Amino acid sequence: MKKNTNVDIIDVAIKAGVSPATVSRSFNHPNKVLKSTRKKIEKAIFQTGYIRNRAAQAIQGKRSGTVGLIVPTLDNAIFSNLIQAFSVEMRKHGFTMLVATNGYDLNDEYKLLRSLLEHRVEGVALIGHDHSEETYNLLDIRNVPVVSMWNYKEKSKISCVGAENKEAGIEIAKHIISLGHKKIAIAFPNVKENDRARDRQIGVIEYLNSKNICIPEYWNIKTEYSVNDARNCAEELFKNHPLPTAIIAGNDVIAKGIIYAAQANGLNVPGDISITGIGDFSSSESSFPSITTVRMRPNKVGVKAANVLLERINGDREAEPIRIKVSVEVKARESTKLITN
Amino acid sequence: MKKNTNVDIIDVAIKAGVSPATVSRSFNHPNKVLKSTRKKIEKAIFQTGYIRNRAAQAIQGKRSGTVGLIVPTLDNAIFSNLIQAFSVEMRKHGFTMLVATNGYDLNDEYKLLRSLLEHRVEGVALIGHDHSEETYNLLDIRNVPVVSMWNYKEKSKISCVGAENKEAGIEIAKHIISLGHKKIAIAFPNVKENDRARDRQIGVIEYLNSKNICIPEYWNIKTEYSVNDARNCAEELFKNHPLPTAIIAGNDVIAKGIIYAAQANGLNVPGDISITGIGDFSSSESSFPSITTVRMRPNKVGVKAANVLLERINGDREAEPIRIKVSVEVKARESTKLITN
DNA sequence: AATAGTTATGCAAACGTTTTCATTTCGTAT
DNA sequence: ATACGAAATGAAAACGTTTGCATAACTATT
Repeated sequence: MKKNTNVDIIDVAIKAGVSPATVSRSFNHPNKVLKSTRKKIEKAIFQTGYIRNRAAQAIQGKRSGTVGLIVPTLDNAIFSNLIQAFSVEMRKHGFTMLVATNGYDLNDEYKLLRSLLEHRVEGVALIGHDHSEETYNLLDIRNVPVVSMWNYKEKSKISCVGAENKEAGIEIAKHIISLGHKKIAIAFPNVKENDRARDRQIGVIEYLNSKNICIPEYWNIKTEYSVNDARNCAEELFKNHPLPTAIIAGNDVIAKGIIYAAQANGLNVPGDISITGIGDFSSSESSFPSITTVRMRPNKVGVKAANVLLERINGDREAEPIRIKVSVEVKARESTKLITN
Repeated sequence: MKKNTNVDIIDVAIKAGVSPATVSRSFNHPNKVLKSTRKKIEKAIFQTGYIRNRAAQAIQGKRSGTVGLIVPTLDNAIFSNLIQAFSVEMRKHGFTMLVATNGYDLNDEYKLLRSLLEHRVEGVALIGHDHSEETYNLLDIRNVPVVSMWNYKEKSKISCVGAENKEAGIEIAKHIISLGHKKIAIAFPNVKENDRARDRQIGVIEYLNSKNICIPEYWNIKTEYSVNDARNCAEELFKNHPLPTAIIAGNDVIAKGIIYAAQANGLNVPGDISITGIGDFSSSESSFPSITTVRMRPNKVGVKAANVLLERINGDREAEPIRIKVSVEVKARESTKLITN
């Protein structure tokens, strides 16, 4: 019943019999205040129900205690591991995360960035390297600590932590070749607005070409980023075109759709056809059959990205971008097998 | 190269040839300032690269432009749809979302709530109704607009939007009964710390009992909330106990694990055994076989919860809790079939 | 043309902290 | 006991806005 919305640092100071300055110090430089004084203050805080006002702290131009995260979407399993890891790590260091979703719209991303900056976030994390010129500009002008998560890029303008998607493509192609496959199809989403998919595809194609394998147009499946669309596109291939012995999908979601399509068409995976994904989402290991894929270690990326961001926040803001490559690993599972004939 | 971290409202005012008060008003009460003046101000904002400081705004005790969301975990597909819908709706109304994860730890939740309140969020959204006494207390004392998402509860202390889990349990049990099943097993996670699972289970059991069906202990599978554990637990049942004709799982994740177990044991789903989930996660529709489940309409819940919260933020804070029940619907898919013998 | 009523703007006092600088208190070496 | 440096505390100015009140500039009314 007692509504205490307005107790401030002065009330606490009075109750504790000290000055507001001392109360403030007990929060921000606890070692600068006598232990016995601290005890009195803590008691006063408890008695008054005081909750400090970060806005008033942030206004000093110092710490706001927040970092911003802009992510294409939340309702997609893809980024969930990454975000979770990043979030937990940031909180460990006392930061709260402001999250905004841009729905893969780069214009929107710029607006969201502005909004985050209004809240004076101390740093910003983005996904990938496809950002508008305006976005990069604003980050530069305001000199905001920033990190790009998900994929590594040698010449990135900003710090980044992630796997090299081209490497992922090469590794999975290498794996398929090592299993003896020659009749290989690929299935990728639209790679125009998506640098991750693009690099993976480049890795796959370059490696296959280096082994003198070309992909005919009817084995180049173009699908949306959804299980259902992948399923439909793959069924179309199964019904109207020669059968490859392996299909390399741009990610696990698409791989899953293709597996469903194969099963629905009476094809055994991997008996009749091998199928691979990239990304290793949590469901891929427990699928039936489990999916051979390339692991991107999202947890590692999330944690490392958090630490890179922390370093920029606490350290030298003029320094060169930090770029950390997180290696990928092929997880061979049940959805692929050696060609025997 | 020009680093303009420090341009403030006064710089803008000078550039525009007006007073800071007018600039402020042009943000917060645009209709109170002459259109021609507004134009001048907008130009000055653009030229100086000004970004307003929300902290300085929030310190007035007025709007902070943020709402808090505390969610058990992000890397679980379950809440993703819900959060996404909530987030998008809040942003439409100009709010940015502060997100924190509690890892299902109610103690942690209290600390996170305090942290969000330090940032003076204007409202808070929580998941479910299992919260500590301290949490409820704090919400009450500080008189924070709050909404609980995910499940409906008739006598909830706080406003809530969601499906009634008991109803979900009843509906799926009704469905299984209507298909003629009598030998029925259930598979639920630990329901102690999880009111959602508990209510679903109660619904299932009460309905089955009302039809004179009892669940023997060996058909009462207790599993963790994971595909793999569910798979293991189900395999244990298949190997050591009589086979039921149907298994009602507490959620789709568990159902999926059970389906894998059945397939691995040579059982046809639904030919030999019908399996149901609850929750309808995005992957359930495109599974093979697709999973019969109960739809909780997370998008609807997210949007409605956002609106309830907005109403509390803008309206009467002393009013009675608003409670909105979002109906559930059984989605009959491939994983269940009529008993014929 | 004078007056009342609007409307647009400016002035200056908040808002709740943090921090610099000055002061007091304390412990210790003489 | 005295003086000195270190440690703890306090006083007050600053941070960047918003807003109530006062004023100035219009409009409309007579």
